[in-house]
Amino acid sequence: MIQLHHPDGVPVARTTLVWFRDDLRLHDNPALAHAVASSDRVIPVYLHSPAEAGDWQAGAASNWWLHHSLAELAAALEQRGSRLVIEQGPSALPLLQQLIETTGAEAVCWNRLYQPWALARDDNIEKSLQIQGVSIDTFRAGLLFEPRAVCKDNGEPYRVFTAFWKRCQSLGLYQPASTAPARLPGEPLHAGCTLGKLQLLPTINWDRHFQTHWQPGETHALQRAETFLSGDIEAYEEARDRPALAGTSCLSASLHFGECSPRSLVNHCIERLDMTDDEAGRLSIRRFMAELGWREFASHILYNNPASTDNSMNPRFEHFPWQQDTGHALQSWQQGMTGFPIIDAGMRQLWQTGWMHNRVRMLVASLLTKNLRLHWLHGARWFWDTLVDADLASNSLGWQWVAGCGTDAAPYFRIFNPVLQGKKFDPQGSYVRQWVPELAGLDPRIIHEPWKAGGVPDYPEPLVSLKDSRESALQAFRSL
DNA sequence: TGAAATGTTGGGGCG
DNA sequence: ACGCCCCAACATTTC
Repeated sequence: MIQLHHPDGVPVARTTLVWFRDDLRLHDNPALAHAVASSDRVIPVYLHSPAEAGDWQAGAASNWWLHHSLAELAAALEQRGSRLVIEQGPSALPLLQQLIETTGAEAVCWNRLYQPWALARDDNIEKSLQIQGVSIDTFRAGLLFEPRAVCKDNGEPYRVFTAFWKRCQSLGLYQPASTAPARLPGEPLHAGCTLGKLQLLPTINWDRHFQTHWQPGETHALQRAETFLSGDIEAYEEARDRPALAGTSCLSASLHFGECSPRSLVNHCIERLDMTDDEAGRLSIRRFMAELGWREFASHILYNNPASTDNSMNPRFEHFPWQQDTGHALQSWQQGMTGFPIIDAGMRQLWQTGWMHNRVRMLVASLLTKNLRLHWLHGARWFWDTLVDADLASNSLGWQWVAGCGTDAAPYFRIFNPVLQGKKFDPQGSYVRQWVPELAGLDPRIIHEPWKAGGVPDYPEPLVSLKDSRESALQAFRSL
């Protein structure tokens, strides 16, 4: 084989494999851009080896999204004269080695992942391939900053969000983003299996409502981002806590799968900030940027505390008297039959659409971990399987935050009252009405406490007394 | 990115 | 006119 050489004698990689993972986009994809710029032939691949994630394999809802996102990525690559090669197996390394052998690829590049299992795996793959003489280049696409790159002056990782985000801002949020390549060079490789073979779609007809609420894929992610960033974002501060409104960006799943780039989003925000005089609008834009900051913070925390997916970060919680018998209470919570309207609305929205409004996520998590006093892992596991945007870092942080056992967490005495929260953030009861049809006929003044209406057919009485369960939770927390 | 208990104030009814 | 009670409305504290 002919080797091209730089003047300085370094061989030029002629065939490069671009390994797609949680970066299912063509724009601002540095691994892809690098491959296109440095190779004569670029072969995009997706390797399905779910077992490598161990206890935290992607759940069913997440896989639904992945299926459709991959389909769209494959179509977009076809339009650029290429073809996505899909392979599956118990682990990624042999699949890569096989592809390297078939194609004679001299280089592999990818965008980095940061979950503990992925860090270990990718490190091993990089070393193994380098020993074989394959050139490896990795890039940052999923985060604004490397989780290890943000630290205090003394080198310690952050534990408090506000300080962390302040540091991020001082490091510079605006970072150049690249556009999608017009064409991938070289002949497409006709190998691998079909998307259908991965069996990512549920076997039961559970996802039928998903497609009426979501359109996975880069195209729609960019449209959604554009719609949000050029319009509604200025109302974000007011609207984001109202579950009945479309006040949030709804970009969480797209961000998780990398259909849109946090760099592009934050750059748009900064540009929009420069054009906005209205103080409320500016506050809204900053608030949205801070939400992207929480996403960074979650990865930072997980990177520095790899056990936090399964263990409470605060060691005192090892002795917390969680309710052991989960049976009826957990099931009622999962099914949206707790008797608390806004809780049940959220849990049913989750089941039917694979997504739940963030304010309501906090409420259902507070009810589960405090009023029902069930271990936060029960909730984290359920969310993991049912959320289309399930993300290991954000999920672990969120649950530990609500349960009060994480860093910078809500204090133990902060227990949400679903009735008051309902009245405050869903004053008309529209959200409840949409997801809990049994309650649709109730007056807004009592829709958040239907027991005051003398009960509603087919709708359960409250699972617990808010007053008593609150007292009992405070008692348990004080015991720590 | 709370809620409930407790404390304070001030207006109105009433003896 | 005055003191007293009641109780919103709001502020502070405690969990």
